[in-house]
Amino acid sequence: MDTGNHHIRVRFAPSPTGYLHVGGLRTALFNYLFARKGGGKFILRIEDTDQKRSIPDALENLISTLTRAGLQHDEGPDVGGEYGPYIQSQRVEIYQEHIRKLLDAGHAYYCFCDEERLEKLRDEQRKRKRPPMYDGRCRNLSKEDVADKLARGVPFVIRLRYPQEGKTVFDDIVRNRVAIDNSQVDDQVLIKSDGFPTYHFASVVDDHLMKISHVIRGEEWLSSVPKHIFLYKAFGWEVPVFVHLPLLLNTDRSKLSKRQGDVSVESYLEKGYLTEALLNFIALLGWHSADDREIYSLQELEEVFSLERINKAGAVFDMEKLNWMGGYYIRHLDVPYIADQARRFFEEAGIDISDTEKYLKVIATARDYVSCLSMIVEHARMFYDTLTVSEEDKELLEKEDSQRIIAYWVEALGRREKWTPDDVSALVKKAIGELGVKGKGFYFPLRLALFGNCHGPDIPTLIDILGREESVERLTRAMQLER
RNA sequence: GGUCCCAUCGUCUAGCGGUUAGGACGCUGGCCUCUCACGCCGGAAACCGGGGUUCAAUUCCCCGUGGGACUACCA
Repeated sequence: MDTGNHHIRVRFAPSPTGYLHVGGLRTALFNYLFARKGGGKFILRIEDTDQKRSIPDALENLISTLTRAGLQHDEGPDVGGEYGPYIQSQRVEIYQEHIRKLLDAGHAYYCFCDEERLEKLRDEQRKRKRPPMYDGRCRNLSKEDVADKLARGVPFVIRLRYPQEGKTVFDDIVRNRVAIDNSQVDDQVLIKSDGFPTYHFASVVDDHLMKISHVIRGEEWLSSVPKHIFLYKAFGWEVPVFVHLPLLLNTDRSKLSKRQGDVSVESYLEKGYLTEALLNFIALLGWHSADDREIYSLQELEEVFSLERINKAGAVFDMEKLNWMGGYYIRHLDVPYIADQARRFFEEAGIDISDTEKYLKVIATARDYVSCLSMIVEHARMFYDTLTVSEEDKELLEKEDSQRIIAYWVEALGRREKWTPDDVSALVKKAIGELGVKGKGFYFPLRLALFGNCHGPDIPTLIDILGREESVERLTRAMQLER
């Protein structure tokens, strides 16, 4: 099969309907990776031919999300390129010009059937358990008839005159050979009554005009490929290579949808899932290398990605694994980078992180507990906020042993300015020996006083983060609990 | 209903005729440790069913079953 390695041009062509779907991100990612791997171009085209569904700020949002994720396009509405415009609503003259040719050649025809009739028709067909398709009433209208209706201003659409005999066989990188009977293919509407093209028409015209070499998109388009191929041939154009990606699925194995969880990329980004993790996770949904490796940076993916290793079966979007991978990246990337990424979450929570040295230590510790950055605040705020003491905690702190331990530490910490974690470790050993209390009995009250929780990091880490002064202050406060 | 696509642990997957069917998430036992988390080591867990082809099928073919997609003047 010719994968046309020479002039690779691929596109991601979303509709601006509000947000970027994770399935869309996966499609974009695979397009992007294939382009980068093959030294080709990655194009962003906006398919906004449905006036009803387009949302005002969606375009800007889409571009910023894609860019934030690191999938920078080479051509598109914002960056331009020699095959623009890249927004379909700005290309209506082009479609009009092309539909003319189809009409003249007899590959398309005017249809004056109104929606009411079509709906009734489909209902009847469904009732008779027949596939709902256009019955061809306007297929063979006389020239005069058409001219007359047009002159009278009767609303119309333009349909594809699709052959009713034979079958269409085509190749797909993922599916191999696919065959579909032409009798199953409808006379697709190409131009709607508002003059805008449908997806099928616009995408074929644009893919050709934009010299797209490989059409990489979701599997939901597989069964409409015959229509597309027919159009390419009707125009005498070269057919691109098709690559239909397996669907992303809900846990119940239906096509991934909101309703059953978060599907917008923005919402994951807002929660503070690192783009590195999100991309890595999504790359593994339907693609896998030959070995056991699963951790890849975007750059590494660019090097190893190949269309041939894309799977056929749909893949369930597993939050558990995303959470693991999210945490993995937060734990393995550089602390300063994570700290920088997490900054806005602290600012939103109103926590003062101007002490950078402390902030970095907090991040280094708290990151062990989270899978996304928004969670990190909850594991870090006890290093900043005044601790709240519950009744149960108070009971433990008020015990005689607890008070002895705390008093010991206040006194001990007061003896010296500087305390390294090693110094504190030594003091822990010494205190245990001198106080005659050990284990949980020793650690829990201390950790509770310093950190507000019996469970958490070890004492040297806690004191290292808080500093001597704050530590003494917190311990002292624990000795002065109200009765 | 019709057409098309798909089918290895619960999930993501490796496998491309001969393997103790491998890895990851999750689950679980242990180690580390005062605790939690992290980390490390181990365990349970899968070839949808039936026919072929073959000396040999998870792997190739057919049928069945199951799941999904499409079936709009939405993409």
